[in-house]
Amino acid sequence: MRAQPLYAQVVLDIPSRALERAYDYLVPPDLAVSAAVGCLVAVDFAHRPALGYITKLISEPTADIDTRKIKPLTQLLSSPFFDAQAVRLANWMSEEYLAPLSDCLRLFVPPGARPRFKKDTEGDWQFRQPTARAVDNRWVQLTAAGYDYQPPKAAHKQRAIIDALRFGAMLVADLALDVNQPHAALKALAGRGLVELTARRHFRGSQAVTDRSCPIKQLTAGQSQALAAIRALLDDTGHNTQDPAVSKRFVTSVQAMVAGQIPPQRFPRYPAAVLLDGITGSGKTEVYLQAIATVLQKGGSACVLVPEISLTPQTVSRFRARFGEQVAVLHSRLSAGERFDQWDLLRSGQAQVVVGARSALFAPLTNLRLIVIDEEHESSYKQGSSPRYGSRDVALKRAQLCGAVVVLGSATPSLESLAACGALDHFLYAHTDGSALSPASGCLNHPWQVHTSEPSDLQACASEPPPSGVSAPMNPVVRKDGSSLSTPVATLAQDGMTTTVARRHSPSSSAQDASNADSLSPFATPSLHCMSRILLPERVSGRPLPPVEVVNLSAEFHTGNRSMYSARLKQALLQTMKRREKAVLLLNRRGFAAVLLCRDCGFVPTCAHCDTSLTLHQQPPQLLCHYCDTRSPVPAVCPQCGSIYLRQLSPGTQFAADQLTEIVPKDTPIIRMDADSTRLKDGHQRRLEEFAAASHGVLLGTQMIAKGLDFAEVTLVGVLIADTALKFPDFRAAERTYQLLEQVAGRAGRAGKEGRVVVQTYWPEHVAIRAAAAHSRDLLLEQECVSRRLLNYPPFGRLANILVWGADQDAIISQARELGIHIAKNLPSHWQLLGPSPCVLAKRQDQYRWHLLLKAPPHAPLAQYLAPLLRGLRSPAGVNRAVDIDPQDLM
DNA sequence: CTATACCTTGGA
DNA sequence: CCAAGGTATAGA
Repeated sequence: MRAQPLYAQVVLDIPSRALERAYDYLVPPDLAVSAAVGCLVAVDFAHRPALGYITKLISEPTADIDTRKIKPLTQLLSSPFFDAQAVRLANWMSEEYLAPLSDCLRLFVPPGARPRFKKDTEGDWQFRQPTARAVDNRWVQLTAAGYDYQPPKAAHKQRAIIDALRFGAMLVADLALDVNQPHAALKALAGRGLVELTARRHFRGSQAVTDRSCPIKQLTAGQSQALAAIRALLDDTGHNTQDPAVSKRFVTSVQAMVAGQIPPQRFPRYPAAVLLDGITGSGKTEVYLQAIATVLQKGGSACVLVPEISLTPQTVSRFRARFGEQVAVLHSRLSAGERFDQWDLLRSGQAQVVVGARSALFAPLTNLRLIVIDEEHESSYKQGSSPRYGSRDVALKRAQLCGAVVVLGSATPSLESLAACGALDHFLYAHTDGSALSPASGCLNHPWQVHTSEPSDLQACASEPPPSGVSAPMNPVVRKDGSSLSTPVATLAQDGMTTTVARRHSPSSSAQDASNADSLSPFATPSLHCMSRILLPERVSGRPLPPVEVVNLSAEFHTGNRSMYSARLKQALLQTMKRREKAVLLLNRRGFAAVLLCRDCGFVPTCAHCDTSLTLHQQPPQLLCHYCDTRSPVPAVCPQCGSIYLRQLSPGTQFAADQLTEIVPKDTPIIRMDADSTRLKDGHQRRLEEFAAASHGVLLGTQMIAKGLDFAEVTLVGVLIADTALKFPDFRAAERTYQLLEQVAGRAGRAGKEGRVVVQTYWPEHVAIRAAAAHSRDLLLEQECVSRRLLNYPPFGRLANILVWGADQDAIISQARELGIHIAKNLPSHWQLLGPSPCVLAKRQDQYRWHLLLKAPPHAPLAQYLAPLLRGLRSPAGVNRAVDIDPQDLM
């Protein structure tokens, strides 16, 4: 009997939007048994070999293709990397983020496990084996005969081996430590059946299992409530529903339960997402741990995302201590082999919990029930290259596909997440008093408001007189040279000052309406429907948050103090060291690093290739570009005016450390932590261990110290210059600054001891500083909501950043203009297109960069709108394009 | 992405 | 009239 022919739909591993569809191939009979969705295959495609992924197996080839053209699969290269559900997720991402499907499928394949076809010098295609593969450890063990065997007197080595093995099986490598060169003797013993040599799979990256215990803790009332709410969602085995009425019932019920009005109970699952809004030290991690335990008991698996920066062995060990071998770890600092093995632990089902950076979202977890995103506000959850996805939205989508629960946790949630919970409505009503802003608006589906007499650029827009009761929006997007970000190529069709459109909603029904809008829109996106919010307003220790003292640096300068340490901070440091306690000093210098500045003429050395300021390094003394690594000597005098007053604009960690030694006693341990000092493998961890081990001392570093470290003894936190983040050209600058300050402040005095926080700034009256000082998020939200609402920034609008870059500036500009006209041609009403304009980083690695900014209402189908337009306008050779949907920054 | 078919342009 | 170069399209 002849078996039915089998065909495979194959998506080629060639990242091009033009090659997105699957191609049919015949599965040869000998491969029919092992071919499955997710397998990597080699095929012939357009006269050359190519790699591809099986995305579907079918018994009939796709209609309307010529059966005679169908070629067989050349080779089956792997067992499955992913399943049909992953294919659906990849398809969704490809559409949502305008990314090649192959880029999205690649996320599911551990890097290094993928072979390649490369063109050799002759122009022929060569197959390259994957770099990462499974490795075995050789183990040796005595057989029954081996126990009784008495080796001859002369056989010293055999005797030593047998003695060593009496306690049990050993790694051959370990045996070699006891017995010198055991291999010949082992071979002889094995030949006579006295020892048994076996190869066992070795899983790299699992060695760092700490023995530090992680006892299950007694929960506070808030933690118990949070856990109960999450468990209620987990318990529910109900179907996924898109029915808005069900969704409304769900939200209302969960909120009532969380408020303690109704007992914990089961709810239909939609949308199964909660925001765990707990202040620093409120014990969010313990809630995650116990929720994961629940999932494991039910035979499910869990995924925990942690920002890359805080993914230290310290974080990992907490999970490993609780769940042991069930935990796999995935992040970018692992070697290809370690990643491959950790990934394989999950695929084989030996581990059911993954802790990792955003890429862990694509780990092979079966029966996934829970996705935790810790420090949900972190910008590292956004991928900066194709596919430019946001982890939060992808997590919600993946959870929706497999019926899992999403828990977002943060002490300083993003405005996007707060809006999704309806937590921002209050601020919009409270401060607009029915005037020019919004007569009646819900959080997610408010009437979209457009300034049709749009000022010619964002800067002008920002400097518009604000409506009464509202202070001016901050941080307009302005480039270094003072020119504005954008000039619109299209203004909106309508006339009139402001137009309010769409349906009106009462605030209380906003959540329901948001989901209604989703189900009504043909382009419904699942990102940020409505979530419920669980508050953890109290710290586990019961202590209040430490007081934050703000020091005005310019006032300090006028008193004659030229040091970067104010009198207040010096005194605090001295006191802390006298008490033999620990201090953490934060030097936030993201982007605005140690820049050399001429006090006379204002000259700042910049990189000839990247259009960025060069940063000053001490050891060895040189100027360095952080983008392209160009190095040059430090000029003695200003190259422009010859002045000798060349000074650092904002000092680096080395300089801060040098000044610090003059303040604190000579014997004080000072541990410096920045990108330079932690470059080596585990360098980051070593510094932290050094600090943990010290009896007292100062940890000085960039913002990488702000997260994920929890030393009980830290009683002083100092922020040397809080302004650097504020001066960053980004509409999220105030939010980011507040988040950073609130997070670092939370590091002070977490356990028994009183904490103290000193923030130094030139701008003490700024709302982000005041909000952090008062531990008042509301203070920030009051202003931030209004200014973002005014400019239609997220979460009150949706952005797409359309990037165009390449070596030929004229070609880039003309392509950007053409794109702009093309996109603006049929722009839906109330959408806006800004630009084209040069990016903040206008030139990087000899590539000119321009961009366009598309602003649309929340939930607008940005990708669906842009996809056909981009397809319809081919970019010439040498001109690269990318679209960043929901960008985190507009650099 | 890359090979190929098709079309336009410009010089012989 | 043909060669060169640019553009559209198929590829299973």
